[in-house]
Amino acid sequence: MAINYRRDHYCGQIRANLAGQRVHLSGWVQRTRDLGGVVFVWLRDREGLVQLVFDEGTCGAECFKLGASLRAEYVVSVVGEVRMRAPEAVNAKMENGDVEVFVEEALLLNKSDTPPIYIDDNANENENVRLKYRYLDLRRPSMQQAIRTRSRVVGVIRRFMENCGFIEVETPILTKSTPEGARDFLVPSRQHPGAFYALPQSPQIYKQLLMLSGFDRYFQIARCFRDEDNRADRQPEFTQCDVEMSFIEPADIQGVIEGAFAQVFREVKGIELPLPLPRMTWTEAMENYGSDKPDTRFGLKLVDVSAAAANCGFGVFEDAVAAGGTVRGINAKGLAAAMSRKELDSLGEYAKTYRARGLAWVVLNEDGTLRSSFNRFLTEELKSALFAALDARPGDALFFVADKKSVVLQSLGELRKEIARRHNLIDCDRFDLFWVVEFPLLEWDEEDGRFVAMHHPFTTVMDEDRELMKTEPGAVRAKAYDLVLNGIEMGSGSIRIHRSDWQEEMFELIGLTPQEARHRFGFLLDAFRYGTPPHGGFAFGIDRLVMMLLNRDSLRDVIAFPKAQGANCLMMDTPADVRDEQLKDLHIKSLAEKGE
RNA sequence: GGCCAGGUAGUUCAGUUGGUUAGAAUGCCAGCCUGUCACGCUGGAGGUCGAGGGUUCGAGCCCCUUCCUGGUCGCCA
Repeated sequence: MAINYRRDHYCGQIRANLAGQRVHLSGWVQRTRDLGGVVFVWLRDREGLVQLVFDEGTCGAECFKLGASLRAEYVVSVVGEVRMRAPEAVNAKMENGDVEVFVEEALLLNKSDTPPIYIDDNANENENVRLKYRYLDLRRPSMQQAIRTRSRVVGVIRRFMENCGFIEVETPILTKSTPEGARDFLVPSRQHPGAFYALPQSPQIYKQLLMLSGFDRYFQIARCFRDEDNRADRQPEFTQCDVEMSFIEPADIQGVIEGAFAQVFREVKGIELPLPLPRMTWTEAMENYGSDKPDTRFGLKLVDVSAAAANCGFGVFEDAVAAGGTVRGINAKGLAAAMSRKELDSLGEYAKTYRARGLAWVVLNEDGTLRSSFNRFLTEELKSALFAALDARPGDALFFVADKKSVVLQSLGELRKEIARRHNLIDCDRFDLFWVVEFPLLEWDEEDGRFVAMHHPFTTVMDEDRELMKTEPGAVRAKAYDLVLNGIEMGSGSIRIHRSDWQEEMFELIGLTPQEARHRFGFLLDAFRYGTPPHGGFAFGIDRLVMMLLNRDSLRDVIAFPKAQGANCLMMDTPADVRDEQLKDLHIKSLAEKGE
């Protein structure tokens, strides 16, 4: 009698409570153990494994032969009886290792070539092999978990936002290139020779226009694109939850966003976040942690020792202060014994990757003796000043960088993270989620010799700093805020400019000529003239949030079909050539025509 | 664009000072095996040492070029 493949249970659901019942399962063969007279097969589906038993006395000769012929990743459907295993045959390592299914009928649905990777979380294949065979890699339980968690996270967010009265609106993927910010992916137009669409870096302008249109509360699970180099935590296309609200101050949107995060942590991790989340000013973050996205799960705070370093006799320190720079230090408490010469040198090399010219160090051995990279210059006076500033005790190791402020903050900020990683100072079970607020409106671009918008050019200033716009633009703070989780930027937002005169003032400050501004954003400036409400918003990365929730190191682990470092897809081999006719349609000369 | 690490069997890796026929484990194939669970036992097949060039009597190993992968700096409003 032939069976079909329409199962009535998932393999992973087979438990002792089903003992004695007849079940119909369909799935993939995980592993077979052929003992000659009996064949054991692990069958897998998305809910897990179960052991099948092919016994000739139960299933008959033909079915037994089929069982013996099964190989890894064959697709098979079976009908059988769930039975309790004998006590000595229980597999304690298996969630349902106390039961098994005695096969009565079996149907081979499909064979499989020998898979290039073994479907198991303990398997250790190179990532490029995994990415090439992504459809197999996704069969691994941890990948299934990641993709399903992602689906849950998005579901929680959608429900939460809808309950808060937000309206989801889809905005175009084919849009317009923007002059500031990341490089755009461009799409050539067939109907308009020489003109290009751009894929959106974010739906920024659309969502502002939706506020103008009176939707009041908008959100979107939005795909965004940036043509920049990848990192473990950066992909060329990614998904963000994009939000915008009208008639609000920063606290209003922050309240919504942290509510959404709290709901996600509650439902997905069973963790209650303390609301409202802590706030830290941008200045505090930079001064204490050397970063606008500090990891606060450990100490090692930066301390300004410029006062002690000026005129101390150590040229490196003196010169930095004299040149308008700074000297800062961190105290690696209790790590003196761990600081071998090799470790110290390697930390110095690490600091240099962040453009620090060198790393000065003082190690206070437990026995009261000292080791230092600048022993010769370490006068009693300098010593006591530095030790007091850093609260140094025997057993501590002190590190200093002297340079211009931006270099000192970045290199020491990265060094404190590296020391924490190397010496296990990070509590991996902790989720430090908080707001960084009061970002500067502008930052000085050395290369172009002009101010650029730190967040984006639609960001409004803090009311109390508006007067500074004319006199000291570099000191103006914006109504801009980031959400930071364990040292990773989860998202950022701001209150926008809603008056065209303020917007024009902003464009002028960042050196965008009225003509250029009109060319790029003319429609926006026009729109602003028709009654724009005060509004603001936020956007946070879904991929990064899921990565953090699952404690994964790479975005590739939480994206079903990610791109490799070169923004290429190893599975489909994208980007790829197109036919010459396609290029012709798009008014693009083929490489062959150009003689290359 | 820069720096670092890597590329050897389907997979994960080893490969000494440049020296015979490039190895191991696992997987795969065949045979045996009725309670295995990373089953076991016996046997077997499986290699463009990323690619190209050079040095050498001789190159997996040394040199040059190049491609690919990862990490990272720049970059990422």
